[in-house]
Amino acid sequence: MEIAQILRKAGLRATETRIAVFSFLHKKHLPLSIADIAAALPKIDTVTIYRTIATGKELGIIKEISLGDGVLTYEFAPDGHGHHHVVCTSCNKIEDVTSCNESLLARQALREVSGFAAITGHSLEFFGLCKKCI
Amino acid sequence: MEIAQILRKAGLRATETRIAVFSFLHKKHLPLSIADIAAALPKIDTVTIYRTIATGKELGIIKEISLGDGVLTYEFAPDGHGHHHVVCTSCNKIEDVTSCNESLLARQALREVSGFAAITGHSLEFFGLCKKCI
DNA sequence: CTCCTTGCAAATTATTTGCATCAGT
DNA sequence: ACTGATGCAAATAATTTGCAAGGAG
Repeated sequence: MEIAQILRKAGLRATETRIAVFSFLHKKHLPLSIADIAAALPKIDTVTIYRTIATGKELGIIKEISLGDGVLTYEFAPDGHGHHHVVCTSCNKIEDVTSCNESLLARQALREVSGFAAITGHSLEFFGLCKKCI
Repeated sequence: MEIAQILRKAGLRATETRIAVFSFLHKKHLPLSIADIAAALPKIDTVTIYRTIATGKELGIIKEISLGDGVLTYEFAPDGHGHHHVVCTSCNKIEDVTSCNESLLARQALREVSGFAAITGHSLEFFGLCKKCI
């Protein structure tokens, strides 16, 4: 679905700023920090980036991820279907991992816990060493 | 291995403070934020908690995790073998998930990326709704 | 006894809030 | 035209840094 449509469907305005932030993350296809986004979109106030990311999380189109280096990062992930990543623990290089048996993992997890009724999404990140750093 | 031994092996001192922080997280068996830890261990200065967590990350016994609610949390996880969690997106209730085909997942991921030589750990968190919140 | 660790104070950086103005519907 | 969204300024909170004193080896 179009970003603008998602926003309007939720009763929010499809502003230029929101579209810019969300489509930037969509295009980048990587988890980025608030500072990264603010640096890449200097015309948009940092405060607005914070608010826009919060909105995206509430809408369920932005996923918050830790890649282990002390900062929260955000990626565009409509329907909770984010992809996953491999991060080099030495140089921070990132590559995408797309295969991941979503439903199998979710079913397995659901079988193990007693207090949960449904699993709606998950976050899976790998850490390792890239070929240059080994 | 004993926490004290891990520290000494790395050439660091096995101080009362470090043991207290690490064994607290070990006992809790949950990812906790800096603020959580500081509140639970009021005798230890918050600055020291920051430094101790940083040390634990470098030693590879503390894993940094985002549970999606805007704060970084830390769990005790020697050898990168953390367990995983299901988090209720409505009430933040957390349950552990222990089963997870570590080596299979890692092998699958490694097959998909071209630039990586090894995968040393991963982070897997599930999001869903607990029975009370559904 | 030596030198790493800690606590305290202070600096810096990150995040949130209030409000007037701007822009989407 | 109405009302939500944005930018700016300012307040608050989080994190880092410097240094003197304490404690592990």
